[in-house]
Amino acid sequence: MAVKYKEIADQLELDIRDGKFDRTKKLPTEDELMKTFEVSRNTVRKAITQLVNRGYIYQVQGSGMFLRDKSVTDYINLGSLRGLTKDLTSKTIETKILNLRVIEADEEKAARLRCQKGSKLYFCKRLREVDGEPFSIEVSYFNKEIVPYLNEDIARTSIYSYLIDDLKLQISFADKIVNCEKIDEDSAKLLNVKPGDPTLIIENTVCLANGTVFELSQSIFHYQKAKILNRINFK
Amino acid sequence: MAVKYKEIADQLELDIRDGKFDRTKKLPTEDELMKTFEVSRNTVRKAITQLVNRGYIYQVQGSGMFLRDKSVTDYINLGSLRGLTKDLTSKTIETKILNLRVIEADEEKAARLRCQKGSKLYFCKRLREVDGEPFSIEVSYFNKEIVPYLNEDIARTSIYSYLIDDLKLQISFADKIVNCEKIDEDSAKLLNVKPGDPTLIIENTVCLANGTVFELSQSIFHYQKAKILNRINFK
DNA sequence: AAGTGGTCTAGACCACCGT
DNA sequence: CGGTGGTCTAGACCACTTC
Repeated sequence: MAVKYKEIADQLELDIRDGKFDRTKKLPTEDELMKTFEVSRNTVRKAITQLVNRGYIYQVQGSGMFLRDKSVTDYINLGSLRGLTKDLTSKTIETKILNLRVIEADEEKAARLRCQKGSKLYFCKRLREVDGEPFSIEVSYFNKEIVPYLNEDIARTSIYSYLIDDLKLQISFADKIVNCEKIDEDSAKLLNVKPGDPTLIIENTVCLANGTVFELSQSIFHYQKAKILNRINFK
Repeated sequence: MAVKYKEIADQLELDIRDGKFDRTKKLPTEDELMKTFEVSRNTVRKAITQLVNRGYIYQVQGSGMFLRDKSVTDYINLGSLRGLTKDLTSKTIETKILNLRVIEADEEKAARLRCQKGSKLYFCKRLREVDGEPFSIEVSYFNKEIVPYLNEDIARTSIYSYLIDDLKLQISFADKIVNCEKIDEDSAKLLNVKPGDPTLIIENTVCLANGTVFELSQSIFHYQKAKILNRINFK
């Protein structure tokens, strides 16, 4: 990491998740944190801002920094990219690869991925099962220029861990579009619902730190099993 | 406003929306902004952070600050509290009050609003129409301790403008839960869809700067007309 | 009045991008 | 290499809460 404010934020996140501040529902003051971590006030405040943005705490001028109510687990977190494995911690998750191959970008994909028509893309279709029952179908397209290699092993465990930890990609921002439709026949079969039942859909366009689009994805969720949580801050 | 970094952020937001940087898709450098606004670098950077969080720009170290692709209009913005009127700018929006009265909190509402059972609440049920067609049903509960007065006029135009501009409430953070269900018969009639059709649902718990919960709401959307957009950043 | 967070400044040095 | 953003420090003053 090597960046102080992130290290401090990560440490405090662990402490919060450990319940270290549950008794008081309050964090140490900025002054105390400055002493504990031996950094300047600005650095403490930058760390704190991370925790606010991650949805853990809120600040009250003149009073202190307080824990937000714990979010119920088992919600899909729209504000993170950590994936199902990290969101649904109390569940067992299995992934089945339905399809994984290299394709060429058609006009529509090329436009959305901002690459040339005919560029090589990884196409990956997966079925995610939670506690042994079908939960979602995820279809992803990766620009092969940026993700030069992918295999079933990686796709079965965690593509994102591979991208971040192994390929060292710096994921920076994303557009997520959520809506809801009647499910088609094929997807219904896979998710074990009736054709025409509702389905929750998230479309995702993900960019690297330099602004390049590197992934498009569409996730189709079982409407009775999936709930999305989004924690937001204004200021 | 009286706060420099917010004023700068607001000014730059206007400039961006005006297309002032469309030619280059790039913002002035931090140095230039420091000179333009006559503030320190930290203040410029704080303003910039606002624009990043609002989803307008991304920063590339060593290179500059760039515009993100314009988000399609007519999406519901999950990351703002500005309400339909501000999200669907190209549409005409009408609001019909289905019900507005003071009720007493039952056990469940009291728990969720963190108030006493029996506390007075404003209950408000509205039908929102976009371009003359039913779009959503919004049911809200406001703690009357915090929102002491509400009438049909206010509920028909914008409750949030009233809360922020008139009551000077400082809204600080919110939990939003999104899911999708089969619509019930009553709602189906109002939204002009068939019972059992899909419907997109957002449940919202909104808190003030001091941490108090002051609103619960549930919005039920027409599944073919509503799309939610969420722009997120990692760093 | 004391405690605590919010804003702002000035300056230093580092890391990355492009030429 | 120069230009540009990223991190960090030290210190001042303000605004709000709590007692």
